Amino acid sequence: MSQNEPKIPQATAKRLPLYYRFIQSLHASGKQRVSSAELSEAVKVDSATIRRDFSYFGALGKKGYGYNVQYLLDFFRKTLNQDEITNVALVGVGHLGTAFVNYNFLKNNNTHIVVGFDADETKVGTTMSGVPIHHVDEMEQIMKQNKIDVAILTVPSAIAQTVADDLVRYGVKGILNFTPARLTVPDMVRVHHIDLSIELQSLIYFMQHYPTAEGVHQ
Amino acid sequence: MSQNEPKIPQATAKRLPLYYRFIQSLHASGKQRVSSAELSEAVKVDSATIRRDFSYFGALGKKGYGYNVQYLLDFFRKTLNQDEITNVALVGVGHLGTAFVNYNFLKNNNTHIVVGFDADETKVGTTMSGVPIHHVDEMEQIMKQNKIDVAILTVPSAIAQTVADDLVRYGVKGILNFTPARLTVPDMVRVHHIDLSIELQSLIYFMQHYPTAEGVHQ
DNA sequence: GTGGTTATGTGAATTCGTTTACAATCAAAG
DNA sequence: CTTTGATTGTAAACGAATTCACATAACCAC
Repeated sequence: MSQNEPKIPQATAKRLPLYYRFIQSLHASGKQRVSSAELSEAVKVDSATIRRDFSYFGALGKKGYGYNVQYLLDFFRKTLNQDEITNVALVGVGHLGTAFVNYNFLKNNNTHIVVGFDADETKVGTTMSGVPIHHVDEMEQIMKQNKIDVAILTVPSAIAQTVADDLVRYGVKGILNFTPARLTVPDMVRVHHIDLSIELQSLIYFMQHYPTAEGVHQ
Repeated sequence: MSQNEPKIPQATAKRLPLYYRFIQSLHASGKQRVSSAELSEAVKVDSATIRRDFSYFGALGKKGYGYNVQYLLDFFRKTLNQDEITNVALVGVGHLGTAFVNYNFLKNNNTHIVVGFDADETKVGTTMSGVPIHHVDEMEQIMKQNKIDVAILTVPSAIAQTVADDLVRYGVKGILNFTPARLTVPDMVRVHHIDLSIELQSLIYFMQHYPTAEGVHQ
């Protein structure tokens, strides 16, 4: 896939979905144009940072005018590949996993949880919010057959590495890891960690040590 | 609270809970000493970064030897305030909120969800995993009475800002925000965003544009 | 048209974070 | 006690990200 664009800084890349979402809502509300200052107010990112981010993609705006909402929307949809739907597997249908299949935030985007896996026989064979739950033993076959290359990992941390190894073997290229385990994977595989208890602890640390806050983290 | 320590870089501060958790497990397994290289392997952070991180707190190790596990453990417990328990409120007991009260990752640490709030009358009055669910109308009284200053926000994004305003009024100083809303709060209040659909989208973007990965994100 | 106003795009400065590389130091072994 | 080997702590180099600040260009009102 599109590999010949100039490399975008990672910090910028992480903000793109944020921009995209707000531009969608601008568009829905019928707004025609928007300035970096308005965007900044809404997404809480410095306006110069927004202009710089956009500038990596060329001149998206017009001086003295701002950005055309429709144009931005089209541009970001293309850039974020919003026309193709990305199928995602959910591995581990515990409390957290259950929340994800039920939660509709995944339907807003181009991502869709199409299958869940669990070892618990009472869950296997059921569907949750229309998502069929299969036994982990069927993972290889189903993942390969459907060419699923993104997985959300919400299994007990003790087996996280083993399951991740399996996923990699079945062709997964991206893992959103909610377990505390720090996974070891080949370079070709991208892992993003979301470690909820660390987020909470770190919030508390910052509260206690940086009383007048500023910035930090999406 | 401790305000006179040298300021720790934010990137370092975010890694502290990660270090702490691994040191706990080292201690539990009876290990006496550990080197920055071993830590590096386990938490997937460059060993020089670990040494630098530790060095902000003074000389915690010994040259040619490494770090004493017990000493590190005591040090981090103190630094991360693990002796006091921090009470946390959960606002919004939907799918995601439910996962959090049930999930035990909060019991590992010094943090404890002590109360949930929701507007849904069928939930109000129940307890989930021992956590009582109250009506949002009681929020002011309960938050103030128990001096709760951290909240996990898992409400519909349309009302997120309003609820956040309430929380701030009731004395909350830290919010872990799982809604897509970018909250506006006074400087004194710290907000960390965890935006699940953005994390997923951004993972996919990275997969498509940075095939041989490297680094990024906790 | 013309002039005034606005807001972009970006070079330069700055800040923040990571990594290299090594002198200093300690433990352990003989 | 001395030597060897290991590992820290940090200065300096590097790299990434943010922010400043302003020349430039486009819009808009008249």
